[in-house]
Amino acid sequence: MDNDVAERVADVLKAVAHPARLKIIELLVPGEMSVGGIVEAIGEKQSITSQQLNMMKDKGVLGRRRDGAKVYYHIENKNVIKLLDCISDHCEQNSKDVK
Amino acid sequence: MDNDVAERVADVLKAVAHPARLKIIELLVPGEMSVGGIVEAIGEKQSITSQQLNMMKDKGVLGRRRDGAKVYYHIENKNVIKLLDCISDHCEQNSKDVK
DNA sequence: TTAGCATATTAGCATATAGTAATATGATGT
DNA sequence: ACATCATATTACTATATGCTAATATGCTAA
Repeated sequence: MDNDVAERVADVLKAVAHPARLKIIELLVPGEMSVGGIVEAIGEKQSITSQQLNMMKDKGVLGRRRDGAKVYYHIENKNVIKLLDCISDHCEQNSKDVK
Repeated sequence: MDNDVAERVADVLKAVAHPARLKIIELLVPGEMSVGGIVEAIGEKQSITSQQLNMMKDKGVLGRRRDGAKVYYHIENKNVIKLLDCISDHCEQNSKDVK
């Protein structure tokens, strides 16, 4: 793995490596969702959720679409879905021996 | 995904989300390696490499074994290997359209 | 026990990230 | 044009992270 690749990969991983952001991604796997819907679903403040959505959009993880007053976010980088699958497997395997 | 799980997963991802640490993990996929070997292979300073190895050990990603004066690190959480596979696929797919 | 190699730890600084509260922008309906 | 809802942005604080340089520890061989 050369330097450039390592940095890009690390960037995507950093974009995802946060509890609330993981939940957001999980929410969006089935399809797009409005900011309001996301805020309600994960129970975080509007402001911080918006910041995180924007951050993930900047890093290419999410995309968005405006429809009237609402803005809908979706997963743009489909690889994070695969990543989430790996992680879910991990959790199932390890759900017993959590420290 | 409940809160506890999200936090543990985010923790593992954060442990991995760094260029040098990704390279270290890649190095260790075939098997264990001494600190000196790792330092030489990734071309980082001894001190920082040691810090990162310890950090990943603390988070359960790596394990270590002392043999005489040398210390050998290996991948303890095998799921990061799967994770790395996902990421590699990602890179192959996207190697053309990097911004 | 001393020298020297291998690794770990510490203190300190610079920068990044997470979060809060307040405010701004943008769209809709009246 | 105005009120209101939906979302974004900003300024700010607190904490975490990444790194450096220096020093400490652990092991081995003489």
